[in-house]
Amino acid sequence: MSKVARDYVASLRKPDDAETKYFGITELAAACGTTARAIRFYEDKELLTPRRINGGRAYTRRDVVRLSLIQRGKAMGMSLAEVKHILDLYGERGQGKVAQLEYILGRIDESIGELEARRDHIATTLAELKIIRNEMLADMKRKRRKKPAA
Amino acid sequence: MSKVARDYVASLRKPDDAETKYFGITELAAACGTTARAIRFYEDKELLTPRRINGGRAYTRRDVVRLSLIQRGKAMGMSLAEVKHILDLYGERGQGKVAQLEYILGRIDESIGELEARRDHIATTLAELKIIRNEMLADMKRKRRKKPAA
DNA sequence: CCGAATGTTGACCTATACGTCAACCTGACG
DNA sequence: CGTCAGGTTGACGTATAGGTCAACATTCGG
Repeated sequence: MSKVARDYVASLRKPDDAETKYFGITELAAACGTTARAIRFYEDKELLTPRRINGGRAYTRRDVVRLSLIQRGKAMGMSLAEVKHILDLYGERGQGKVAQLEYILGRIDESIGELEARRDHIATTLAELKIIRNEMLADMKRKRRKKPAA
Repeated sequence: MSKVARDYVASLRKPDDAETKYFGITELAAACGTTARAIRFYEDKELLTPRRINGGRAYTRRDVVRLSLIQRGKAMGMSLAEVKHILDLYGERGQGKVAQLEYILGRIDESIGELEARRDHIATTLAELKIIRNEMLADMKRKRRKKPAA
């Protein structure tokens, strides 16, 4: 498992205590290379749910990794709704009854299926582009042989 | 190379002749499982440029595969602008001077890089989800052993 | 106590990717 | 000749993913 996801899953097991360091929205934005506006937007869509201290949002390391997972999802071409799905899958595990676990398992299998389809599409297109690339390289060699100083 | 892309690249070599069968926007939409509105929208964004017959749009097999490529791009999480990029790469090859070929080659390499990054993100997330899946299956087995009739 | 920093909500603006609807044209059929 | 399927453009509406700006609260340093 990647560091970010491992950290996140681990952080779910230990609740926040007095030792927990909280930080503001600007710091979180800087840490993850995004903007405060985007972070508030994600909260609006329930992808992040920080505590409130004096009316201000208070984030922890948990939120850093969660936000990183959001960004990875976006890099995969997922919508925020899809990312929320995946995050819920990370979060809900471990504490359910068997029926709940079976439901979540079904959703995980769905997500896996969709991601595999997406991955296969990408693999196909990548292979095609690489073939085109090689054909072009061959063309260029041929042309350069024909008129080397043109 | 996939059938759809192979067909498209092949179709680029032979121009439309009198034998070419044209068909309307509704047929194209049905053939590709999309809507006429979407197809007109793609034309607006210059992803499709059908001939006009009596004011109406006339499509060929070339457009069918091109539209299929558009849909595959979307399934990969690409924007229409990105898809247009890829389609241009399919289309522009073979007829350029060396300098043009080098430019196009650069763009192909960019696209390949982006797609590889996206593929790697997906691979990582897939691996994580599969681990979670297996942990959950193990949990469920354990719970069922503890209270089999609950 | 004042101001700068940091934060808040709310409202409005933007681009993308279409759906929906209106009003119109146009060729084929009876 | 009417009309009906099939097509056209244009205008407006919708959801997503934010950016931008205004107006206001809070807290810290001097």
